[in-house]
Amino acid sequence: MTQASARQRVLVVDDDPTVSEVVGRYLEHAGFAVAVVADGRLALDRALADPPDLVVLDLMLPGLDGLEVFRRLRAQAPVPVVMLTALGDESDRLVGLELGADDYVTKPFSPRELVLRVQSVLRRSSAPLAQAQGTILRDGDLVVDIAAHLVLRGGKPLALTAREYDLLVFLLQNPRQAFSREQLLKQVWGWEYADHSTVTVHVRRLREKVEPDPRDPTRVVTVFGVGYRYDPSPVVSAEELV
Amino acid sequence: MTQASARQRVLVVDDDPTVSEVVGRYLEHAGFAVAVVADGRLALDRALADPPDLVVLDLMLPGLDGLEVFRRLRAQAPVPVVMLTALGDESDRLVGLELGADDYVTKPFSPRELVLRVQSVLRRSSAPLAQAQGTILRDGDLVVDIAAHLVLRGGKPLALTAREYDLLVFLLQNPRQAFSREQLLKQVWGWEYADHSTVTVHVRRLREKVEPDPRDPTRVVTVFGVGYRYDPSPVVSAEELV
DNA sequence: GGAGGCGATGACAGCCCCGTGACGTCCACG
DNA sequence: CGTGGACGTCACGGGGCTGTCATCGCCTCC
Repeated sequence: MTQASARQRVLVVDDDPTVSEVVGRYLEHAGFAVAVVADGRLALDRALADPPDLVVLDLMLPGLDGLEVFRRLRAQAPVPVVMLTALGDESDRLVGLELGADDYVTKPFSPRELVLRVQSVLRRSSAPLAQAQGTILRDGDLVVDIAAHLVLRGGKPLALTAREYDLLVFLLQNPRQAFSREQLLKQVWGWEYADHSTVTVHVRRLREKVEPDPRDPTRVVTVFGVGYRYDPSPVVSAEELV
Repeated sequence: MTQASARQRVLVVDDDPTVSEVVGRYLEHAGFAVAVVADGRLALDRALADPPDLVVLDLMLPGLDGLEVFRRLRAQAPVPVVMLTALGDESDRLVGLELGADDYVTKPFSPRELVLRVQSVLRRSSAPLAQAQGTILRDGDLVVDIAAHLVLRGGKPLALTAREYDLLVFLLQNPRQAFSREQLLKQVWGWEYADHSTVTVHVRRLREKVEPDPRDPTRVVTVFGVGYRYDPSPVVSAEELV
């Protein structure tokens, strides 16, 4: 467990050799690189010298108390921890949860289940990015998260109304295309016939929130005599801007 | 699969030999006793003659329709069923879940994932005691222990009602996603059509218990004209707060 | 350069949507 | 049989959203 490798590394902290041996075997069989230590002091040293991807920590430990080990582990690094607790000991469990344990297994437990939980926690904690499953639209400093129904500009959330949001999304999804007001009314509003000025006004309000300079729009551009078009920011190097 | 044994027995129903062979191998490797049949008629006969602990059922079957097989299986005995469905075919999946399938996997799927689901379903249905372990959801000072059906905030247990709990768990499991009231009614309440205000009111009550300042919600955020969204506390460094 | 037309702007009224308080019912428990 | 909590529903009120219009400015074409 000294070198970075494709395999994820798990540190098992338990003073009972029977437990740690079985657990270690199962984890290795599941493809993990496993290290085992028998008390809290060693666990801290080991974790500091060679940080694992996850720690399986028995709360009942000789010497240093398990919760204390847990606290210090977390003080060193935000490593995911799966706790092993006695069935009855609810207080420890609560304290552990509060301190930030990622999961727990009560004794007696099936090694297979422990492996499942370890995998599950690693999956959860290693892929917070994959959570952003929804489609993301992007243009310059503009970011639209469809699933979240959220618009960011320069990292800050933008307060768009429902209509403004719909309009922006439609335009972003169809960049570099000019649309007449009729088309926009039909596509965004779902209306067949209506007052064109509705579109005009909403475009204005959208510009005020989306354009660097609303009076000289670079994103939502008017095509005189026709309608509007979304122009994505050109990908330019700095000198081209001069 | 004729005698009761320590190993749990799984019946795989799929007409594609490639699929059933791979699935069978993985399940056996995971310690299950596996039987494979290729069509629905045989599946029913087999299940009746020698009831398995769980059935893996492909919904796309020659001869008897998969859903029909499912219905008759359940008519015979309350055996847990994990469905295999085509990715696009949401209608079948919904019907299956509606009828009481315990889990589903969409094609293409990884055999390992299927094994995990099979194990998970069996654990759920066969070992209510082992449920004393739990997946933990977390956001800031909020901690939800699914197995314990327990919610902590700042270390103190929170008195949520059943609906409030369901709502919170659903939102926590789907953070950063905006849901309409219809969607929430369907997902959390299991209703098809109902009064939207039901959602509104429950959101309010949940906020009163979960939000630091219920009148300025930061967790359960309303998306005007759309619905609600759960925003996890941002993980920020100090300087970003300025 | 001037006239006509189109788009931008500011303002406003109606309305929709959300939050809130309150009430009736159902169910569990004493 | 009475009590209390949970749940769904409703009426009310306020604030924001939305569509419309009049006016002004600017683009286009002659």
